[in-house]
Amino acid sequence: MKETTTSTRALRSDSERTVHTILEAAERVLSRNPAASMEQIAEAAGVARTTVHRRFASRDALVAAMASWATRRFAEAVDAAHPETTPPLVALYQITANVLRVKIDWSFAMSLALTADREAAHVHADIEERCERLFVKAREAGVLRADVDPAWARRVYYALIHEAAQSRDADADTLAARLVDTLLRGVGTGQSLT
Amino acid sequence: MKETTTSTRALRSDSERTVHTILEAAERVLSRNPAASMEQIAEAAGVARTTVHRRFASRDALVAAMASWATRRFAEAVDAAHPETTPPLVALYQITANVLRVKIDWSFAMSLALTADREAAHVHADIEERCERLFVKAREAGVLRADVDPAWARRVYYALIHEAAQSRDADADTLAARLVDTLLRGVGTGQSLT
DNA sequence: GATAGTTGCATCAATAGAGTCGCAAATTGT
DNA sequence: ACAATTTGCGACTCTATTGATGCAACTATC
Repeated sequence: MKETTTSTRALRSDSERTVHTILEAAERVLSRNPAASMEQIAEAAGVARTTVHRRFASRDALVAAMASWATRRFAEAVDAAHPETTPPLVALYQITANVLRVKIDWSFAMSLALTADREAAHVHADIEERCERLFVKAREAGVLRADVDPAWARRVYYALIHEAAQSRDADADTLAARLVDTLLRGVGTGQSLT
Repeated sequence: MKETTTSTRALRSDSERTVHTILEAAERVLSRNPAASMEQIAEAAGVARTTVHRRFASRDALVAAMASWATRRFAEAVDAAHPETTPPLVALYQITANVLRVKIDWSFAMSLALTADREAAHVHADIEERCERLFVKAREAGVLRADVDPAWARRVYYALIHEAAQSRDADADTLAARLVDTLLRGVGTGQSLT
């Protein structure tokens, strides 16, 4: 399966570049209109529709490839923060910044997690679990309030990630700092309803 | 245009009931799969596909009707809280609870705001503006932190509304209480990164 | 029971999109 | 310059979906 000559390697590298161009175009088009046609995706990628069909056997295959690609980047983003060994607050910040970097460019593809195949679903479940462990650690370290439902806290965190990824009014680090600050302290002055 | 006999009134009332049944079914089906066919919607509504086409000239017309319906309910939910005259914190809680009640049942239809017609877009812009005024009032009253970007605060609020509407693990009032508490105080113990 | 309105069903045409194929032209490495 | 590969283009089939229509059956009201 591996290339044996430099020629083959160069050509394969070109192919992969085309594939990546199509994936990026698909992300751009489908994030605006999930029902867009292959024609529109091909046009955005600057290639003919037939070329897209040559690279991806079907529409589903293309979408699956997007999910797979985004999932890989997602897992890398979490791994890079070493959430198991880093202090919880630092890990939270690092993960946030890294994930935002991915999600800003692959928003649609990342929303495919639920629809994705067994492979990708497993990776997502794994990440979910690591996030859960991180939140438990943070709670035990006194970073998170003990009177807040952990599941809700994580949901809030995901919602803020999603929101921050939409508002591209700053770089990932700035967004992450603001996000974590909001997550932990809220936007109020400390008064409570209850 | 108005009915003149009791007979006509009764029949029209039946028609409107059918229309409403279809709208509800469309919400249920399209929230799971935005690309669902008219056939699937009709089946979910328990009517023939032709009946749906009799009530709504086209697919777009059906979707527009959903957007219009949800927009009306949305506006009512905000109005009922009297955000202009009620103290900010109370208004915030009331609006949250009312909007959640609508959004839990009309999640898909409410996401159509951006795609909707001029009419609906105007109503949404109006609500947006009233929300902005409410947040300004809340800030001036010392409820909201002055060092937080107001636009970001509102975005966070919308994100939490969206998230809370997805998690149907409690009634609207409970969700609203938790949401506002999280919005104002966050999920942390008060430590800051900076 | 007569009537007006609504619905279900079968069927039709029109359309858009997915997927396939062959061939000429362009690209790229050697 | 040559060979391998990829691409664009045009044409094609096939299928799903939309939207329209005529007719018989049903329902509620009078």
